[in-house]
Parts: sequence; structure tokens; C-alpha cells
Amino acid sequence: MMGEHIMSELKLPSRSADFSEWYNELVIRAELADYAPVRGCMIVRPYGWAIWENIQQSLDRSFKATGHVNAAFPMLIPRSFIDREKSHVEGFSPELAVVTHGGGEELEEPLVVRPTSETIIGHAYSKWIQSYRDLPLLINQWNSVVRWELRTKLFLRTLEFFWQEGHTAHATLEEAETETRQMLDIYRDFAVNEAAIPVIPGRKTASERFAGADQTYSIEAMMGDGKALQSATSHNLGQNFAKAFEIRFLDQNGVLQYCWTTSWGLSTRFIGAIIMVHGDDQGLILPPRLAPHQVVIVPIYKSDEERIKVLEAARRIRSELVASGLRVVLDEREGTSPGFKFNDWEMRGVPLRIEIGPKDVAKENVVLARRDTPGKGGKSFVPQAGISEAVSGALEAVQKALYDRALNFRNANTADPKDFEDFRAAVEKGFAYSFWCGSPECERRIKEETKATTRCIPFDGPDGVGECIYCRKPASEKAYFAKAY
RNA sequence: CGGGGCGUGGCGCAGCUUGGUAGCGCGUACGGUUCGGGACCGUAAGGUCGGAGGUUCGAAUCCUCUCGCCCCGACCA
Repeated sequence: MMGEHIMSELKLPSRSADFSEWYNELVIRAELADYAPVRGCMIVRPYGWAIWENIQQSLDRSFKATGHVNAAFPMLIPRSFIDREKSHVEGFSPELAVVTHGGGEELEEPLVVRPTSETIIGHAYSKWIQSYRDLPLLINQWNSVVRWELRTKLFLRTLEFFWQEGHTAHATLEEAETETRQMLDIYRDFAVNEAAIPVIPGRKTASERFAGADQTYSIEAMMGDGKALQSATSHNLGQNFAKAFEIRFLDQNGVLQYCWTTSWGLSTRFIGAIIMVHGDDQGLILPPRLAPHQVVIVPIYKSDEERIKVLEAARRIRSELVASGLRVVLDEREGTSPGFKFNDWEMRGVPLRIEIGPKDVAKENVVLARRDTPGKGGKSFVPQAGISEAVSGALEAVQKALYDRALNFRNANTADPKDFEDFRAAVEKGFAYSFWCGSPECERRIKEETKATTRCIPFDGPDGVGECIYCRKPASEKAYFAKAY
């Protein structure tokens, strides 16, 4: 038996007692990421990157299915490009990383490390687009960008982060709007069906809008501490960048027109969402569809004789599961006890564990343990015959249970406050869904007084009218308010 | 940028008040016993104490300056 002080070192800080510390330590201990030598930068470790690769695969498939293609634009952008779109400059100037020297010489014009690529892509689009026949232009790129943030946290906010940014150009406002909404819906579908994270799709208020956009849409998710995380965004850029970069086309009638452009992105921040929505005191819990390993097999044995038998069976089961398309790891490490392995893989969030020992070999069954249900309650005996069906079924059950749990949690922590005092209490716990008169002034005051910001105005808002939660004037729409990451 | 905390083997810390040349736990390597919920014993490797200057016979410890990181706030995917 281990002493208590040693046990406490093995345990994560409690999620409920110190959510922030729980998160920080989990990211390190699950080997998702590590701190880099430069403040605010992050090393994404292989296990964390494997999650990102699964995210990429899923999204990339959806992008391609809707006619988008991938390309790569440069990381270095002439400083003057940023200055061309007025609100874009205002939004991004404070957080630009600027390159002033190259090859030992001071540059004539400083270069910025892209904080996002609207400008350099706008520049390219102005050359490529001449006619309505060139439209729509639908390009995405997977890359990293740099924003000089003051306060950073692994995955959630780092100086450099990885993402995809889609940039499209269209002949009409309607088409651009359809595209913007279509991409948001792809994110929504991804969050719900792949990541098992319930999200609220909606429109951002002017103050929360992307610098240079006419309209920003987002999906908003509730984290395990009740705070909101903007999990993906999609922007209708109107003609702002088209005008700044002369992106024009000749229409069917021979009239020269500015294009309508959009951009949309989802970043490695989403990994932070997965951690904060599903994780528990034991560590990470990954949704089966995105888990690098969906199943871990832990063999249990004492003697050499047992070892040979158990491993033989374990390998056979692995082969069968792999053959049915599952991502499986067999933990054959020597000198490590089964109990240690259980905890180790639980920290890493593997959704399903198969335990197989001499007794199971004799009875031709295994123990199946669900990561989302701790202790004995999540364990069951399953025959080795037909194991892949049982495992697939269990993975689907975990996927669904994670979503249901997250949704229940969000519902339980979302309030429709009667008055502003109620509202204050609500945003300490989670989301407040309230009528809002639409004035930036009320929005600003609410933020000052409660730290809660408007997250979004959901698309499926109420039909009726009500009173603004702050000023009590008539209001026609409801917004979600919350403290946000 | 304001407030707080911390820099000592890979990790977590003690030692500092009252200077005497560095210690504990974990981890690592090797050997053995173990193995159905974080095993144990033995042996070993590993640190010029964040950096620079100063005081002193002597500095992890005292003084000055610096650098970095983490947490909380103001800005942000």
C-alpha cells in the first residue's frame, strides 16, 4: 500500500476545487502539450497532436465535401497589408509580432507574422479573380498564426496556435452569407457529433465581432466550470476586404463589381474544450470518435506461463478489433502493474479499456471498462466471441453518454433570470439567457458589473418580446451571457 | 502593464531566519521478488542551488541589480 502523501502526488488537483490547476496539470500529465522556452508558446506533444490530426481529418472531409480545396499562403505579410482595412488594423495592431530584420539587414518594410490571413489572401484573390466565372473561390489552409497575447494558457490562448482558416469569395452577399452559415453548421455538426460537445450557434454582437467582419457567427460551448468557450467562428466579411484589396470581378452584364468574402476557423483551442467539457478528476476523457486510441488492452498475469497465454489472447483480440477498423493499443509494458496501467490510460482519456487475465482466458471473456463510468459500475464481462461488436457498441454508448452528460450540465447551469440580481448569480454559475435591448451601452455595463459578456444571439431565438435584463426597455432578442475564456 | 507567488539533480520540495561547500520523496538505470486498481527490497547514476556583481577566510543562505516562469486582473481564437 502506498502512503497518502504519495497518492496525493499521483492524483490531479480536484476539478471542482481548482479547475484551472486541474486543467494545467492534466494537459502536462496526459502528455498533450508542454511549455516552450518562449513565454506563452506551446509544444504540442504527439498525443495531443494525434487528437488534432483526428480533428483535422474530420473537418477536412467536410470542407472537401462542400467544394473547398486546401492551399498554403505565406506566414510573413507586409506590414502595410494589415493597415489597409481600417477595423482590421485596430483589432490586430496591438497583438502583432513584427519582423524587422532579415539576413542581418534591417528590412525596408517590416513584416508581420500572420495573425490571420485575410490580407495576404485578399491580395492573391485580387489577382486570381477577374470574372464571375472565377467565383466562388473556396480555399482553406491548415497553418499556425501568431498573436501576441498578454495572458496565455496551454491550448486556450498561446502566442502561436494551430488552426484552419477558410477564405472564400462570392459574387453576391446572399451567397457569401449562405457560405458563412454553412461553415458554421459544419462546425456545429463536428462539435456535436464528433466531439460530443453541445454548442449554441448564433450571431455575435458588434463588440464581439471579428475585426473587419460585417457579421460574425460562432458556436459557444459551456466548460466544466460554467464558463463559455467560443469554439469556432465564421465571418461574413461583406465587401470590406474586397474593397481594401481590390478583389473585383466582371459580372454577367459586364459590370465591374466587388466580391463578397468570408472567413472561418477552428483552432487547437478546441482541444481545450474537449478537456474542459469531458475531463474528470482521473484525467482526460476523450470522445471515441476523436480518441487516438479508442481501446486499450491491459493484460494481467503473474507467471511466465500465464503471460504467454494472456498475451496470445490479447494479441488475437487486438487483431480482431483493428480489423474491424478500431484504433487499439495493447499495453505490453513489463515491470508496470495492471493497476498503474489502468490509471495511466485513464489519465490519457482512452474511452474503453479491455482487461484480460488468466481467468478471462479460461472463461473466454474479457472485462470491458468504460472511462466515463468510474470504478466497478463501468465494468462488465464480455465474451471474446463477437468482441468487436460489443466494443463498437460500447464506444457508441460512451460517445452518446458524454454528449448527454455535457448537455445536462449545460442545461442545469443555464438560467433565464428574472431580474439583474438573478442575472448576477446566474453568470457566476454558468450561462444567462436574457432579453437584451441591443444597445452596446447595456452590454458594456453588464460586462463591467458582472464580467459576463454576450456570447451570442442564438439563431432559434424567441418570437415574442420582453424587457432588457439591464435597462428594462423593450427588447426583441435574447442573448447568451457568460464569463468566457 | 498592475497585484501575488516561485526559481535548489528529470519532477515535487526541504535547507536560507542564525553563512562552514547540498538533502529528502518521486522518477531513471541495473538485480531480485511482485503483478485482477497507482508493488517492494537492494545498488547506482544524476545538482558549480536562474544569472551577474558585491560583503566575507568562506555564500544556496546576507546585500544590490537582472532574467525567467506560474497564478489573479485589464485585452483576445
